[in-house]
Amino acid sequence: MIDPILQTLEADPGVLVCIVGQTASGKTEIATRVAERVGGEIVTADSVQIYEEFDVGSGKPTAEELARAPHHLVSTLDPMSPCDASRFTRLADAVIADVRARGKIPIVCGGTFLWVKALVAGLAPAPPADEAVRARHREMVDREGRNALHAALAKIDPESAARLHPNDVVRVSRALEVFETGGTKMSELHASHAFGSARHRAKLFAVRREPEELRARIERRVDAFLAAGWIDEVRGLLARGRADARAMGSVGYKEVAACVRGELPAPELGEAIGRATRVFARRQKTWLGHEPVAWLTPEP
RNA sequence: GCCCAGGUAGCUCAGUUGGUAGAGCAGCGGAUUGAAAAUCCGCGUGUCGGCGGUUCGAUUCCGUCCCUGGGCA
Repeated sequence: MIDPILQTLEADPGVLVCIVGQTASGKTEIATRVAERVGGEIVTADSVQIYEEFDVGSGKPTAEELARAPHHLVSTLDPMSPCDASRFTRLADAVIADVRARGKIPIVCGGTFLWVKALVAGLAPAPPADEAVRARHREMVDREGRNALHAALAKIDPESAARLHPNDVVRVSRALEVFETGGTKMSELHASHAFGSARHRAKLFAVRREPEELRARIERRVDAFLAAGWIDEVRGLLARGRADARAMGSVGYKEVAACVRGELPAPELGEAIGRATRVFARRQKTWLGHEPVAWLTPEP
């Protein structure tokens, strides 16, 4: 099943192989197998695994998988030092260059598709995130409502405002931020970029799972994480002041944290995590649906 | 056996002073350019428990039966 990947690398070892797929689809196992065969090293594109301390619930590679192949960008950042797509591309570029310099083959693997896309095709040349600006926007939303923020955007960049729904505070705020900190309109930047810059010669492979099978795999995964001490992990994270860590808002961690705080009854926790994970998997499926990927169909 | 409260979407429930019904959650589809495991948008026909009766018309009123929960025996 990994043959298409091996053939690709055989034909051209300079191609950056990226293995993507829905959560619980078995990406890590596949990437590890490829790495074993070609002498590769894995570059993980995962917005939760990249942090220290978020171990159990993020599905980090097991000790066995780590022994079979090196995994980079897992547990590399302090949880209170948030990473975004831009920072990830810089970190990943450095790792990829290092792996190649040592004569090994880098294999990108992960479920954070925006990060993979940013790595491969680049982001628009826009100014970086500015937490102070974002805080001001959030304050405005609290005081005057979401429509007020959207109206502010409409004044300076009507095109972006027309494209974005007023309720989508995250994107409306980002578009405003781009103009306020850099003086250019988000719509202009997008028009000039369009994910066209091809930073790496890359080929994407996606793991395909049947819906019923994925559902079962998710259920098993959630049970396994809970049995492995997920709740205790979150209790410890909260005790150490990680409540506002970016990763604490991720699928599952959000639910476990609510349970620890007593806002979610313990007997309902597993089902709540499973539900949230399935919803997430559906969003990933939508994303994969229109990316140019080669499908890998694992034998069950 | 008697009394009371219920039986409406997969679940929890609202509602119709009689004109065949709608929220939340779940589910499904979509968007996605430095928050992305984030954020956001769209999609609701279901014997309104069964059978009769009254009525132009019943999910709504009446009768009866069944089921569930609680109480009294």
